[in-house]
Amino acid sequence: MTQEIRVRFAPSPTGKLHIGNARTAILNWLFARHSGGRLILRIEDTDLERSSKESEEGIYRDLIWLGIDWDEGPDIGGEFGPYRQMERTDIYGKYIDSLLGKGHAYHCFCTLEELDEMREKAQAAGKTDVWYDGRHRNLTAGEKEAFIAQGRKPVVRLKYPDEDISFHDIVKGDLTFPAGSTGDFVIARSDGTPTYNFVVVIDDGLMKISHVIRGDDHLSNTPKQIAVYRALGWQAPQFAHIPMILGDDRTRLSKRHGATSVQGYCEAGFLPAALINFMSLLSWSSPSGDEILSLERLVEEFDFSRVSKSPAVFDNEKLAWMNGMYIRALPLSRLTDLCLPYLEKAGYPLPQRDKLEQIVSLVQDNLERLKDCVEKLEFVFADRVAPATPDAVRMIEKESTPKVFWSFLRQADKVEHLDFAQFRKIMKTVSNETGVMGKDLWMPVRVALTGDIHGPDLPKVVDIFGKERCKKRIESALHLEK
RNA sequence: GGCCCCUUCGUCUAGUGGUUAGGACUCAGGACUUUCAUUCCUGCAACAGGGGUUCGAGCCCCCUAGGGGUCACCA
Repeated sequence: MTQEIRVRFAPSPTGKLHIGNARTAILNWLFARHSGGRLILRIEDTDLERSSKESEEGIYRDLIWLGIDWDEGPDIGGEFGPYRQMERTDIYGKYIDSLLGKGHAYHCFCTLEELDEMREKAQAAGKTDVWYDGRHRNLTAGEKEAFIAQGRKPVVRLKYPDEDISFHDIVKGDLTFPAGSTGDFVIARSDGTPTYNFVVVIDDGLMKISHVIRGDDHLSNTPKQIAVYRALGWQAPQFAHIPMILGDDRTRLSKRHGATSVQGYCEAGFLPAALINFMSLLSWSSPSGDEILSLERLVEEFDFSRVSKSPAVFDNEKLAWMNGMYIRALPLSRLTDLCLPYLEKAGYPLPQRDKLEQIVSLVQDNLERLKDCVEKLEFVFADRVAPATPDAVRMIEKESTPKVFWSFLRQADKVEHLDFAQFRKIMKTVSNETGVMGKDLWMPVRVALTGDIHGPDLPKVVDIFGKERCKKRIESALHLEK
């Protein structure tokens, strides 16, 4: 019997989509697409305080940007909706009542103060795991009424079984959580709203999720959820707990580690394909050993048997390298499209399209992030440039530099257009005329034209600038010299 | 602290009892080039420690250490 493969990504709309969550989404997506299953997007918005519509929309936007699509979700509906938890409250209520009726759950009237006291007492006694003593497990009708009369509002607790709970995790293997390490936990708050460990089971169960793929920070929640499945009489899905992504300091990646939102990476000019490629290589590897992998290959090759059990540090340097590889592989027109918004935002006066593409081509093999094009191309759009570094100043101040410049200007005047080929010819003539060659010849010209001793191929730059602009910059450099 | 998970170069990883422990990023050096970058080549660099099992352990078992996670009327 082959069960339909259904996986889900279930973020809370409480902020920007985090890179760690995105990784979970990616693995779910890869698994779904690889196995011909379906990906369900579910919005876990039961935290009224922190949830927002903007966050929800941001999640859609970021997933779409990454290239992750889903088959069922709040925005597109589906057979097992609704897909927003706040729209499912009556469903949860029904199952709470059912569990209560069957005696798998019970009302607990303890106050927060009583709970604190209980916790302290347990701790003092050296009992640091289960502290709730189950005192309201078997209340009589009379006792209940007395509490209600006091105005106390009960929570609902699940009767956690007094037995080991074992399950097989697809990535971690066989796991056992010993009896006594978990107590009766709350499945519905005193205001009647259900808690996470309960709704996640109801939703996954009702939505017929076959594989729960999530971060291994959920590992210790799993026995609680299995207890709910059992109380309900439902079969639990398969679990695949993927290792966390860590920051440089080897703690779980979070806001503390800088820009960790998908949006942040988007804005910095990382390409979605590079990001997906890089993140799928965190705790997974291709059997081929290759690292630059297209989306198609990723989908084709992804398999949990090659997912490692240990956490991975997010290496921004390697991501940058990989992004550079993707940028270099882009057709020039596409790269130009992608750089355009950054250049516009910088306020640069942009030329015609073909010219712009030529300009972008100057830095194609030099970019790690799209946003870097702003800085690297500044000299092209600036009115004038000045030597940017001490080394650059030194080249301009070389004794031989003025005669190189003067010679260059004379030669430039002899030609109609200063293009790639003409420039090379002129430089040769300048060299012959002045006796200056090599770095002493090229560097001053480079600095005069671009302001720096490093940069794109000079003939290409000259080709873009044209004769008048080159002359102007050389002349300006001469003034600056004396 | 209890419980759970994890442990191969600085980082990401390959490896499933016999390998000079391989690749990638970073770094260093070299080639190409008028510079930088790209590209190519070379190099540095790892099996956490200790016990077993075995003719033989990175791979199997145990212990220790270290790291991470989780213990809410958050998700």
